[in-house]
Amino acid sequence: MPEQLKKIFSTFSNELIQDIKSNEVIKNFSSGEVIMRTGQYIKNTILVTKGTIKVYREDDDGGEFFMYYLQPGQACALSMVCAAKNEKSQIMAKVVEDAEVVMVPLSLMDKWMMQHRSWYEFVIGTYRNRFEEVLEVIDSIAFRAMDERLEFYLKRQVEACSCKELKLSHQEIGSDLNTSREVISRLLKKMEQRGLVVLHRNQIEILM
Amino acid sequence: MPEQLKKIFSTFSNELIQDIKSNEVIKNFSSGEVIMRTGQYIKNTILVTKGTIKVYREDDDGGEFFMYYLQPGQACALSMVCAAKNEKSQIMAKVVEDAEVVMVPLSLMDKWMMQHRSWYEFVIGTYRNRFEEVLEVIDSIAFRAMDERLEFYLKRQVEACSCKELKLSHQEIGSDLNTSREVISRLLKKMEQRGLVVLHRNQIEILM
DNA sequence: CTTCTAAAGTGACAAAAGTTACCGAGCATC
DNA sequence: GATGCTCGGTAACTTTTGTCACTTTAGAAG
Repeated sequence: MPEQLKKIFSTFSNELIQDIKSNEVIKNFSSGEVIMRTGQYIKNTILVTKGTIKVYREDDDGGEFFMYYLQPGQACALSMVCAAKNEKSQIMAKVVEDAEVVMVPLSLMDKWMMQHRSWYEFVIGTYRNRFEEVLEVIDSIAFRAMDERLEFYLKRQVEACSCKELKLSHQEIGSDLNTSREVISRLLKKMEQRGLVVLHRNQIEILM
Repeated sequence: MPEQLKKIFSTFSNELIQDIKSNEVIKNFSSGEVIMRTGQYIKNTILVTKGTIKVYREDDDGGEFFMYYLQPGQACALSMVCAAKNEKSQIMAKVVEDAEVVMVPLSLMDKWMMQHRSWYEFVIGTYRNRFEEVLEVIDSIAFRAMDERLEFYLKRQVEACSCKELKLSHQEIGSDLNTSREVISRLLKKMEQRGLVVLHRNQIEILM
């Protein structure tokens, strides 16, 4: 575990790693578990060391809109920004691949900003990256029609799992994009005809 | 000017105000001017002291999607997050009401984070507020149809100008929401029939 | 008062997306 | 092999949104 942390968060200074290790609480979650719910109070910053977590924005009627993935070496930007104030989570996070996370109390997170240059840079970098990712999501829904949004979505999935065989049902894609399964089936069929994908049961092979 | 700064940014410590004053470059912009373009390198953090600035996300085909307003006492979150790295702007900012801004070099912005607690809290607060505002924008486009998006948009305009008579053309609203003038006219007419607004030329009276 | 222009109203149609309903294919379990 | 279940395909239809074409109107400028 000690060397692992240093490997996954390679920019962290040794002192920071030490500080993390002497305070860390490690938690394991299995696929399907919800790590954080909308409206729940945030008490910790979450550093991902293993697995994959999907972050959603929820609406009042049970809709779940996919925003981005959290993977090893990354942290939840929103949980970092809620320091001090007793803030509620604006998002929902669900594990899709068995995950291990380090929970850092918000009080420490604040203190480290002043003490560890590498922590400060990590936090600022996390903000920037998430903000930019969210802006791209806005692009896709504000400017693009569903066919292009689907392509954008599939590309992000390929990046996230670093493989071209996506294990996703049409239903799940529809839910992530807040549309219906039928619409997704229709558009995927068209993409297959254009030679961009090959469709299997519970799996989509990406040829792009 | 000195007391004004303290009044507008009331949480800033006196030392921070002094530091700002000894380094500040004040710029004035008139309505219609573009302060920051997409792709332009960011060299300063922008603190707004007067006026109103509209922040947009642009697409490749000239579309301009309205994201949020910057007003006195606020700062551009993105310009803060680009410190150190020579980052390009991901957004476009246009003045809609003659504005005065304080330009703070990014190098100082970084240094002050360690030196001034009140600056640190202001920056973190700015991140949080912008991130949450952007999440609400995502809600509106991801989950809502155009009629609800229009209502959400109008409410934000009312908040921004603190008045119920909005000086906006249907064309401008359509452009901000990335749809056409006709669609906005149609929806506004329906809202008028429901008694939510009264329509005038170049002005919309909000009764909600 | 006339003329001009930008803004807004409107009808008709096209395209995209959402909905309903039903069928069939693959796969696990008994 | 029969049963049941989830997943995916598809046709038919509705609703929403986008587009085109044209008219009307308010207000500015002459």
